[in-house]
Amino acid sequence: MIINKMNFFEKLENVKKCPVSYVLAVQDTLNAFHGKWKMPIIGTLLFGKKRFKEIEREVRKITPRMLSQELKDLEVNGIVTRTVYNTTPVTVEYELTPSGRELHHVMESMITWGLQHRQTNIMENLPALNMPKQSALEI
Amino acid sequence: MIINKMNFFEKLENVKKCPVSYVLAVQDTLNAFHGKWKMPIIGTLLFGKKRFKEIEREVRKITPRMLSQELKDLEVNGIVTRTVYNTTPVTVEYELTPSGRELHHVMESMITWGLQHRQTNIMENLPALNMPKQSALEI
DNA sequence: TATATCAGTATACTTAAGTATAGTAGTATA
DNA sequence: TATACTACTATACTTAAGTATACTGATATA
Repeated sequence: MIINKMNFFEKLENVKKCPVSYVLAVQDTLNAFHGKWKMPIIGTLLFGKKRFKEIEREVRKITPRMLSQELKDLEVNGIVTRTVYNTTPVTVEYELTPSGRELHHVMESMITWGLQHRQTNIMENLPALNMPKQSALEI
Repeated sequence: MIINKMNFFEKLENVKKCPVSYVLAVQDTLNAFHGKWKMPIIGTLLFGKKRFKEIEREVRKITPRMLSQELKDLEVNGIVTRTVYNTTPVTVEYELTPSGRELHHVMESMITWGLQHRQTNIMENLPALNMPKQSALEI
């Protein structure tokens, strides 16, 4: 029980001391949004609450089955909320919880890294390989 | 071609403007380290270069097959380097590339979020559920 | 009347990811 | 001589993740 009284900063410091617990912490977080679609879904929702079909249009190539399943998972994990309005036809809005919104730090660090990594790869490896690397992002 | 001359900050700003390209950027990054094991492997390597067996011991439950496969993927993607020393028996060292080391921002934001999220979940949901949530991290 | 929209679900399927178990060669130690 | 270490690989398998396609019922629009 004393162990539960450790505050956030103490826990963070502890985790950073040892590779084994660091890895466990990463795995723990990963459980909440692993797979191909959860991060992209959270990504769009960072722009504001959205309806099912809106998400389906913005997260390209996702099937309604996957979207439905992933939104349920995210709801159970306290990352999104689902609100039904009895309009005709029904409107269902998905929104990030406060905790979900905090994921913008993770997303932005991922995007920043991705762009940087691509840029150095293009500089260093591509002239040799003589072909473009595949990327979902064509900018 | 002009489009390739956009610098990093311009690209980042562009991506942040639109949900669709934001999502594509997230997916692009995700391609480099999706799955169950890549992030944990990168996690241990953030503590310094390591040999195969060391990683195997620190990333618990990973099989040599997965470790071998994931290390190859990470090498191909320019995230780790592999160096063989002809000692007896051979020593093989895996080390993060400069780009790989930059992933510490992603890792730390993930860990920070994970600990925070768990803490609020324990506070808000657990008294109702009356059972502990599962976690790889037992601190 | 025909088609479209909403928010999904149902069923069947494929592919990818991960596991289990055993084994390799070349030492080195007990 | 038997066992252990290194850094893996091979084979076979299971499970999870994701896809494809069609469909629902109520309402709105062309």
